[in-house]
Amino acid sequence: MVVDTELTDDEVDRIFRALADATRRDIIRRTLVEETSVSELAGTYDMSFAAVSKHVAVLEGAGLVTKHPYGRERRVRGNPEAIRRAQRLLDAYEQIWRNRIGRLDALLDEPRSTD
Amino acid sequence: MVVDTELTDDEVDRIFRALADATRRDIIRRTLVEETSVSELAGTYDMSFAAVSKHVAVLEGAGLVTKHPYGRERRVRGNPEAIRRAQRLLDAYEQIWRNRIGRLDALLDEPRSTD
DNA sequence: AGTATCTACAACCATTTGGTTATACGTTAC
DNA sequence: GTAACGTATAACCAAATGGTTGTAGATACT
Repeated sequence: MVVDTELTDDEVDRIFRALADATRRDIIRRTLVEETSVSELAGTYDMSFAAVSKHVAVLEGAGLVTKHPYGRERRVRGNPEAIRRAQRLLDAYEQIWRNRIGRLDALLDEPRSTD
Repeated sequence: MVVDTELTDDEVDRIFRALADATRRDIIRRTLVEETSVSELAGTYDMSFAAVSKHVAVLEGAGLVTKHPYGRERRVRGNPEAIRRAQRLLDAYEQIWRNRIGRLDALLDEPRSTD
């Protein structure tokens, strides 16, 4: 079952942009390991709670994390499916490269396993 | 031979940031297929040559493309190695997730192949 | 009820980004 | 030599980003 994640340019923009910040990448790491409240996250970074809250919002907007109310907390959970989606995006470039190699081989009339 | 691409936060920032723009992603695609001069690239986007030149500079700064002088042209070439480096970055998150699963299994005292 | 905690959000600010036009320089063509 | 082409870069501008403080709403604690 190929889900065919047809992502818009805007969605892809958001995913990579969200990944382009060390604090946000750290939040992803931590929340992939275990669900963590926003204030718990904020406690370990050298910036205001509001700043961390914004980072979480950026990650949420990109689908890289989800938030789950738990009492007065909002627990943040890393979304491995979104990570895989990003991986597939990069795989596409890798594939373009491999296809190119295949085409060059064809030009050189030098048959080779194309997998 | 594991090269152990020890990337700094800044370098990782630049890579994902460079990927967070549709025009730049298109330039990567095109230059992975074949080396292309900056003006040739610029000809197909609805923006000035200078804007495209800047996009190429951003990609170059992230290591995603390289430029090669050829007469008065600068030919842009996609760098598949940098793409793979980005893939490895995402793989690391995937791995964190998989490790988590392993740990949960351990908690549940439900042994399973840990690869 | 009253207080402390967790969160969201607005307003603000400095810096960066993504675009523009204009200028300058090296290379090719005539 | 001069004109045309390919490129880089500076100066400029609007919008987005990443931070701040302050305010206010829910929820939990006593």
